[in-house]
Amino acid sequence: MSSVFYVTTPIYYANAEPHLGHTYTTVVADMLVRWNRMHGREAWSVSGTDEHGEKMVEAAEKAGTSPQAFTEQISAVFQRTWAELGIGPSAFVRTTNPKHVANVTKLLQKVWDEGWIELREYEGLYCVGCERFLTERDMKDGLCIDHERAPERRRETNYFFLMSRAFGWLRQYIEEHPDFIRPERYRNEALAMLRDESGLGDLSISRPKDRLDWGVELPFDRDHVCYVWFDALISYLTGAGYPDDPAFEARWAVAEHLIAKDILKPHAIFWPCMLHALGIPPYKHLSVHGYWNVDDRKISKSLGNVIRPLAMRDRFGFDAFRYFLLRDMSFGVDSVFTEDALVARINADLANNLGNLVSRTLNMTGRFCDGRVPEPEEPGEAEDEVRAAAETAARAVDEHVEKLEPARALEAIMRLVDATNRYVDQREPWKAAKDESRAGELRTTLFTCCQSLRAIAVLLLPFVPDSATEILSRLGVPELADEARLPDSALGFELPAPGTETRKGAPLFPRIDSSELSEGED
RNA sequence: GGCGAUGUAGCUCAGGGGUUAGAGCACUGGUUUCAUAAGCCGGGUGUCGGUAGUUCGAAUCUACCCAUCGCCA
Repeated sequence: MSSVFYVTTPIYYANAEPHLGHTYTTVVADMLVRWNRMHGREAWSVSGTDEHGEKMVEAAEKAGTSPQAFTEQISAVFQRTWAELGIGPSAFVRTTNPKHVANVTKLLQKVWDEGWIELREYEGLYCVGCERFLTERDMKDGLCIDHERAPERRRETNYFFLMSRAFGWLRQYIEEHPDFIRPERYRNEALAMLRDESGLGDLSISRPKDRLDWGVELPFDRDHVCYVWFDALISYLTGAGYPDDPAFEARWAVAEHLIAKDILKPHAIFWPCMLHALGIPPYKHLSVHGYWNVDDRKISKSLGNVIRPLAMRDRFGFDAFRYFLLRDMSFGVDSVFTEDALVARINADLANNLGNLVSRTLNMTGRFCDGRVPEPEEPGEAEDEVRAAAETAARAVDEHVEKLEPARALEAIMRLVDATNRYVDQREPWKAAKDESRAGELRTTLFTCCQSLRAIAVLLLPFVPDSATEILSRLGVPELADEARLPDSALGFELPAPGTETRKGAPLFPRIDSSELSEGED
């Protein structure tokens, strides 16, 4: 397997502040980066903001400011948010960034030179109110839905990227690479888009400047700017270091794009066709997740039910929040976000099972063994079982992350937590502590608990990094937070070594009383 | 209108031609006290969306229908 890993989130459209959907994708990317680093790979991640286009001009106007000032501000909010949550990408690409604009200009020229772009007259129904051409969906009874006025027939010249030429190639590529687009449902959708009868044709990639001047100027026609996807998608190249970073090629060869299902078409169709035209190999994977629905409706700002990541962190702690996101969404399928589900998940998994295991283990180590990891005797059957459970969990985590099933990976870790809790009950160390003749057994039990807890913390590092780091620190092996490797550091019950000083600490994940919560609101 | 996905316990979901259909949560009985009123042991529940068919046998395959969602028109 490659020693390099490269993952991207979408280049988020900078017309509103980060919400739940952005946060989810960014958290998954962060989890993958951490997991890959724990496999000894050099991991690189890219996120960014898409700042051009008509809608941005509109949003800026509404906010009473210029597109430059508006996008600058929103982009800064995105960057600050990820930084504050500790999930910042290795590189953050703004589509207005000069280096990126240079890449777009150069690549547009290249595609033009090689005959993939053509000037066409476009005729359609134009709404003066919307300042754009309408599609059937925008109209009702021949009138613009928003402005209730009849659109006028207008002609305009647009440059078209002749992507339909590459459809045959792309169809074959998708068929020959079953995990190019995953999960399978989205691969099927992409193939459906490529069927002749779908009517998908070439892509308009420009707007005349007299209608829109907020964009990258076409190098071969100064009167037009590049429109939407073309310049945004190239961010994935810019972010990976294109063209002059020596690491670019190695990164690009393993590029993993994470997106939500709403932008499947640009990523599954436009982007591979663009890369094909540029003579750049396709990305490795496109991984598509579903929507988080809030109150059974798609999250959107206009609905006013926006979940803000920083607010969630303040109320529940960011690790608890990201645990919920990773645990409760089956990657690829829509999920429902409710506060009840969040609280239930935190209490059941993190407080009652994991947090309580941490408390009882470290408390008993403190009370019965002077706060040091005890010297064990020969392991018996019960100890072997715990150890086997850790091995099973370690293997399952890798398998599931590899297949991009974080929920199952976490499920596997919780099974190890359960097994360890059962082991404690079975061995009854609190009784052994009162019986001099069982001193050896007591030491073995608490040693084993500490070992298992270390394995659990190591496995949790990519998912809940701060909490896992805290557990390792309390176990007296803080260095593992940076040095741990998967799966090895979760195996071989040898750390923390006997004699290592442990620290009990406060409850890791306090139980949340949901009745108090609802009172505290509004 | 076309294509596709989904529909399994109160909730979230797993499974997938073959004995009495699974997990977690929630609920509940017991137990324990090391622990965050946590843990552990036990318990009930389902016409597996509907109808028809293929089959010795279907929740699992096929057709149609219904509902929800997505893409396309």
